[in-house]
Amino acid sequence: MSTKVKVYEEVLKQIQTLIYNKKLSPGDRLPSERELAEQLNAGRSSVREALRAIELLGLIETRRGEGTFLRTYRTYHLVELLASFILQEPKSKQEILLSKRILEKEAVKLAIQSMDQKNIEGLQTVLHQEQNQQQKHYAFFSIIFSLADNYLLQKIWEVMEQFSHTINEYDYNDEFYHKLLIIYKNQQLENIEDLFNNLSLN
Amino acid sequence: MSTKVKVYEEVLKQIQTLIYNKKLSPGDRLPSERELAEQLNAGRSSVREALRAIELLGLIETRRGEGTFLRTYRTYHLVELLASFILQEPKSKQEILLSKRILEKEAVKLAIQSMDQKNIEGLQTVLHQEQNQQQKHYAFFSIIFSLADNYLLQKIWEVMEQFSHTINEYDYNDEFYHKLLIIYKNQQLENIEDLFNNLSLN
DNA sequence: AATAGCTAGGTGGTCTGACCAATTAGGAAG
DNA sequence: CTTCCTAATTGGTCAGACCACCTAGCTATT
Repeated sequence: MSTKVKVYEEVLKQIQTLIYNKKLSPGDRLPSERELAEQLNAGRSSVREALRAIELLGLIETRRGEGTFLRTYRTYHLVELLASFILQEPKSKQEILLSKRILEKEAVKLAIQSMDQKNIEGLQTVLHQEQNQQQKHYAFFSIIFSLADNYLLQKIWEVMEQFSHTINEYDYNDEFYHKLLIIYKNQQLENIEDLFNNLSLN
Repeated sequence: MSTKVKVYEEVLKQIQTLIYNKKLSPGDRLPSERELAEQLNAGRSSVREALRAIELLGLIETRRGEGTFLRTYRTYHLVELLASFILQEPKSKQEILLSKRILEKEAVKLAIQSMDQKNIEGLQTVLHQEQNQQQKHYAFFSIIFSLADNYLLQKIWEVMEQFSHTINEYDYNDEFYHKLLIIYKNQQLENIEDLFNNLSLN
């Protein structure tokens, strides 16, 4: 009949509801550890255990001397955490490349609505800058993902992009980027699928 | 020149390398908190903060009186916890649902080659079983992802699927599954895009 | 009066010691 | 040999003590 639930888990919940009830937003400050301990009838160490756990997930940020703050939800720290975990498991290089390509394709589609003349020029600028292919590709699609306005997809893509650097296979050529720009200029949504399907899978 | 790095973060790394060096497998026992504290020249509270964080990630399990044990990785805890924080932003809900749908769509495409009569029957069986919509959807697409033969995409999708459970919006209907089966029967790859595009985004 | 500098209080970071609760192993009693 | 109990070990929790750091506000100097 004793409390099977650990204190730090209970504190975890309390902090959640506290955030919800007080409608705290990213950037707002939480009560100090000592205050929380007193309010929740718990020891400071238990409160800290809960806070450290939340911190590791990237949901809060602590600044010595100042306090504990809610973080921007945008960080999506979890995505990187989970993604790197998933990607470490044995898998084929082809899976990563294929998955990455799928995300890029869909981002291209999502971005087409926001793609005006100005943005297209931005893409062209990136292509003309003197960099290696990897940097160019990353910069190019970073713009596209921003316009696609889906931060989650972008984060997943970034992790894949990083992993793909360790793979020595590059299958995009200048023609690909060129064709893509034409598609954007003419707003030919229906041609995107083919563009990506015609990429060779080495 | 002081140690900017927090002790518990350092302990975290040490424990990870310890697991790696000693090749500990799920089920194996870690040194006791007091032992770790002594070995790593840290206080027991710092060790505990690290352990609690790892525990929240679902990597270890602690049993009072026995010890701390490695366990097979599960994301459930994590997802539930993160959901309550992240999903407060309406935008992120839509991002997750949209991202999930993209993965499902591409999995459907990838699976079409391996989709024979037998597999189609398997899908039908799932649909006819008495379960709630969530379970049905998960089982249905689990089959598809297996046939798509991309472990990476499947893992990412599973996480998103878990997240979506915490969102009270369901936008697939029986007609969707039915149409999908017809597409598979007739191997109409070209109709998949439209099928998904016609799903309403509530 | 304006500014530079210092001080006190609050905050997170860490350690130590104490005690409780659960489990286990080993010895004592039958 | 079996049963039971005790002691040791381990995680769970708390309290208190410092330290490092930041900030606001006061003080003293210009």
